[in-house]
Amino acid sequence: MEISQKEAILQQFPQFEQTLLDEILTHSTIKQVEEGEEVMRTGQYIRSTVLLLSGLLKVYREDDEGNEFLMYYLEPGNACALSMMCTARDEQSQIMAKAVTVAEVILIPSHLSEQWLAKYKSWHNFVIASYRQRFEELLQTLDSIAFKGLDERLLFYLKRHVKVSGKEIRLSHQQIALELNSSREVISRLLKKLEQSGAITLHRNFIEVHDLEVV
Amino acid sequence: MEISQKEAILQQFPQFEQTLLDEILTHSTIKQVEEGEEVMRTGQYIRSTVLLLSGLLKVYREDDEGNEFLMYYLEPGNACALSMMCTARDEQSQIMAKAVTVAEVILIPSHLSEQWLAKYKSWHNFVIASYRQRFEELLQTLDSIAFKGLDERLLFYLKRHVKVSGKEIRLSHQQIALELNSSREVISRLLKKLEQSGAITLHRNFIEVHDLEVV
DNA sequence: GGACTTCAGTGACTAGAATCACTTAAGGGA
DNA sequence: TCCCTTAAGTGATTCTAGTCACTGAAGTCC
Repeated sequence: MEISQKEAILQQFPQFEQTLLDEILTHSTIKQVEEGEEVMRTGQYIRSTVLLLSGLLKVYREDDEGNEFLMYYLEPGNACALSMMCTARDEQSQIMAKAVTVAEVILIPSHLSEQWLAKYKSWHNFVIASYRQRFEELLQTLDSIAFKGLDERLLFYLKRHVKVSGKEIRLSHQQIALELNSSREVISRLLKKLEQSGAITLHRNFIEVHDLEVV
Repeated sequence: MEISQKEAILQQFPQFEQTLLDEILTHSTIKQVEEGEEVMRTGQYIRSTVLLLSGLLKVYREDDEGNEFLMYYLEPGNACALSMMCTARDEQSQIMAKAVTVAEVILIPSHLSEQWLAKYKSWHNFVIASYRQRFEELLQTLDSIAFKGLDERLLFYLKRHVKVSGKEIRLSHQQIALELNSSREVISRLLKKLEQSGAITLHRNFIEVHDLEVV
């Protein structure tokens, strides 16, 4: 593994102890993922723990009819909690992780990440912390679906998107509709309302966010 | 702590190693909880990890307007994952745990359960396994809310209820509506349909389940 | 600079679910 | 037994969101 990669890992995961870093460097592989490429999918066995080094992943649920909805985003320094917790799943609904932008992921063989839990305190803490974070995020998503109307959910979605990738949202209405498990027309109408309120400006294939808090 | 309690713990948590059991016995307290009593609530600091020894708890989310919905049930041998993962939360929505029947819970001081993670392999495994289970259950709940109509959600709810507490569901339509974050009238109508299909029989304050699979 | 493709806007209609305003039924206590 | 409370049933209405069937607009590729 190259020096530059070691530095990249060190930068994203500064909390890992030196010996753990060495193990990661020797035993794991780094994979380049293209935009839109699938990183993970439950149902098939997952043999690796996935850490994100650069780029952005989205983790979402997909049911048997092709409906989907966004669970949360993963940013560099995060781990895909699912890759650590999911055993083989044969349910109808799947959890998928897909690259939103080009990304680099570290793949750690499952049996090692399992061992490391006992061996490295920093790894152990990292895993526990990851679970907690994901659980919290999932709860927020659940919240917005359970208690809120689509208008508020859209707002929540846009805010989250701004947080991970800035004020220029390069998505079509269709894509947003898909991630919210809604339909294009409805999303278009709601976006239009937001534009009228001055919170955003609509363009073809991208949305310019001004201020989502005022709405 | 009495002998009978030790046996009860041993029975519900046979996977714990002897020395861990001793620590639990000496350092934790067992609390009797009445039906309907609140066991836990986020937002306030949680100082203890909660293990369920007997009875049934329901864990649910409650928003600022008093709407709620069921996340999952906890049965003896389970731990409340939240009590292990939630830091102080000051959000508008809360997670609550409430006793469905009289119950006994083991309260373990947080600093100890934290220590034990490193000290006892069986504890560590138990915690990780609990996280996984709860995450999975939460996903199922999320699924049913995101992709399914109220009719299917009701069915899912009833099935889950049957699994944890048998074929005589002693709940009013009102209570069910609350846990599904719906309204009584709607639930009544849906239940009526289920009755007409022969899956259940309705009585005052309880539902007799025959077969939910045929629907 | 047309022709084509993809994205976005819009009106009409439908469906599921919530709400309102009641009525009816069941059980419990005096 | 009658009264009272609480649970359940029901029709009418409203609202939100999804669907259908288009039209219009913006890019893109010869």
